[in-house]
Amino acid sequence: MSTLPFHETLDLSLCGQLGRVHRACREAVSVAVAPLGFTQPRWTAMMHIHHLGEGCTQHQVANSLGIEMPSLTRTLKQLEQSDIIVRNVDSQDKRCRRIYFTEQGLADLARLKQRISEIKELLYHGLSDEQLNIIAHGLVQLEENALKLAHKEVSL
Amino acid sequence: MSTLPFHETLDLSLCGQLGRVHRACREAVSVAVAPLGFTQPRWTAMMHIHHLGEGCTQHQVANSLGIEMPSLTRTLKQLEQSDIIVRNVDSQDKRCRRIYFTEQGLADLARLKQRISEIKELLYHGLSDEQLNIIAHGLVQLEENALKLAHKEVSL
DNA sequence: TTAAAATACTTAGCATGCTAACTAATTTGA
DNA sequence: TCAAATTAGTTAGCATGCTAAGTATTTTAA
Repeated sequence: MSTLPFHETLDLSLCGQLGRVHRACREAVSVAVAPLGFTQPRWTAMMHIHHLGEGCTQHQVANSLGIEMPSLTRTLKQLEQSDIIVRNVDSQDKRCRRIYFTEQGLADLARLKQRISEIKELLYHGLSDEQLNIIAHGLVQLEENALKLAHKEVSL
Repeated sequence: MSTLPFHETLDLSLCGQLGRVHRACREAVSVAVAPLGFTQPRWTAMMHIHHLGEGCTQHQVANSLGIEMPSLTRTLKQLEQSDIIVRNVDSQDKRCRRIYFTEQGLADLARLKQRISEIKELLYHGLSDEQLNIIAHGLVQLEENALKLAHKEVSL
């Protein structure tokens, strides 16, 4: 990495910098959970399904992840093929598919949560809670500004 | 956006959050420079070539951008086809191709720089220099941690 | 009440990152 | 000095985001 530190290239490459950090973090977690057979889109989907609670709809998961439906469809299909989740058509509203973990999926989820809590320590090493908080809020602000600029209004 | 703010989902979705902000920023800048006909990989490449100075090699640009050569090759080919740059084989070392802007490219670059300085204001609106600095350093730290975790050593 | 709009999801295909494996040119070192 | 290693760049093809456009179902409203 001969790249300049962020603050010196802020003008030049904010987009690229964010992309780099994103790819690095994704790669780090992917390596950590690879023994369990999960890629980043899969494990994040699993965590968000867990967070929303079983029986959530695909739409809810996409919203929670902040990605579009077609991106999610692909990932959920893979999770279903791997026997991690099932997607049952809702009997009330036949447009919706409600998501549940399989027995296998629940076991994998437990191991996943364990693994993630371990690497979180390492990923945030050297960053204080206060720093993390400032970064958190800063990124939210940045995202809002960007969405406004792109003429995509922010509800909320 | 019904997604939760960053600090509430830190445990869950750091990777996804960074990806979201990255995509939002990219989209914002892309919209802003679209009238000039540039996509994010193209305009960032142009800015880094400018920063490194004409006559730089592709390798240098890839390093500066923090992306791999094949990703850059595609983008530079597009810029060459659009008559923005030329890539001349170095007479000393025939493996290298040295990059120069065309007359057209220099004109586009000038307009690009103008446009970017305008939207930078809007993108960073509401963020103090100190906040930006903390974010900058935090992201560098995060990237280092992540690269270490992924067993890719940081040569700095 | 039923035609139009909205909603949940899918499919197809693009954009831009990546790795693996290749060519060609240069450098190294036995 | 010349075979092996390194370096710059390319090509092919994967991963994961996206939009556009389609289907099926539900809701709305004239």
